[in-house]
Amino acid sequence: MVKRTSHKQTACPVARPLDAIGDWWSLLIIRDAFDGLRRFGEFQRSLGLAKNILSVRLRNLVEHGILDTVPASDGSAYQEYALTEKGRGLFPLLVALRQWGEDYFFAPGEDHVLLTDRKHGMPVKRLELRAEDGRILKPEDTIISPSPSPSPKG
Amino acid sequence: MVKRTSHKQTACPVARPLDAIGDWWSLLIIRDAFDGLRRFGEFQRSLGLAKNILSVRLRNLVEHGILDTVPASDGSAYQEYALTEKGRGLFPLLVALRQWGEDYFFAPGEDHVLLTDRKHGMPVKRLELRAEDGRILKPEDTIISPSPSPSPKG
DNA sequence: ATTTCTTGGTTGCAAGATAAAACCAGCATC
DNA sequence: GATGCTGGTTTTATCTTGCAACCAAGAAAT
Repeated sequence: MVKRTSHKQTACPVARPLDAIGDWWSLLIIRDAFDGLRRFGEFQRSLGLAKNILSVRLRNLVEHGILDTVPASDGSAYQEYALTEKGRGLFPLLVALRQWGEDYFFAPGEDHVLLTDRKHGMPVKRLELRAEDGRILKPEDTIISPSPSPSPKG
Repeated sequence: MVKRTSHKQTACPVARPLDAIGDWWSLLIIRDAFDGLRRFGEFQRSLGLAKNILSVRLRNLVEHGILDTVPASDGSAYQEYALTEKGRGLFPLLVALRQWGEDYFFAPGEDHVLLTDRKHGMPVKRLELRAEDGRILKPEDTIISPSPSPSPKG
């Protein structure tokens, strides 16, 4: 989005998605979509961003298969924007960002919204990375490996 | 960084961190930092970004307490950039982004690097959000609640 | 059917962010 | 004490972003 030297060529799964969600309006749009917002105007009022920007962002998200335009919902001839399966796949990322934000961007005792288990109203657990055997992994416990398998293509 | 209407006022923990890591270079710098890179030149060669941009980004990350400048390491009079505790707190976010990237930005069979458990060399488990009682939570199973407690401040 | 309002979106232009390159300082090497 | 490498800063050109104004298609009112 913001770059011309595309990241699509790297073998790093961290870098590639950045063309799709590399600007953070997109992430806020997706957050709002998870919160149930669907209409152009809803996003615009919620985020307070310029309409042209929202227009471009929505189009980009649709092109990347994160949002989908669906015909209607309340009968009006307008379209709505709904998360695709790919878009819903961003849920853990949003949660991770949310938990990090809670940890480091709020004064102790400062009010903030909280993600809770709808069934019991309790706050959700923290995300934690685990090994196959169930051990919690810290950054130092992990390493990047070149490739899952040589994948002989010839 | 990219915005002037600061997100610092919202009560949403998703929005606030965006001033700190809201530009996408920062996330790649942090990824590289998790991979052990520490020197200005290392980041620059790894990312291929302009030196002035790197300079600004590193300074911003330091100001936000995500990186820390430490005096040396190999004796040279230069400084290095090391992740702080706050910076290391971004690990789940990076992992979430990585897993999403793996899921949706690589053709089946296409090679990509893999995050593995250093101890056994096995790929790590997927991140999953759980309720207090251990149930796996999907987006629809959660809801945003206004505030943990009224927190009487008077 | 004509005005009017809302929704969704496009088009300019000014401001800000980015990139490439030149430049510079400190240290090492020769 | 010239040359070259590392780690930046400054300069300049370009590209993107955001605001504001405008516009088209419904929907609603008259």
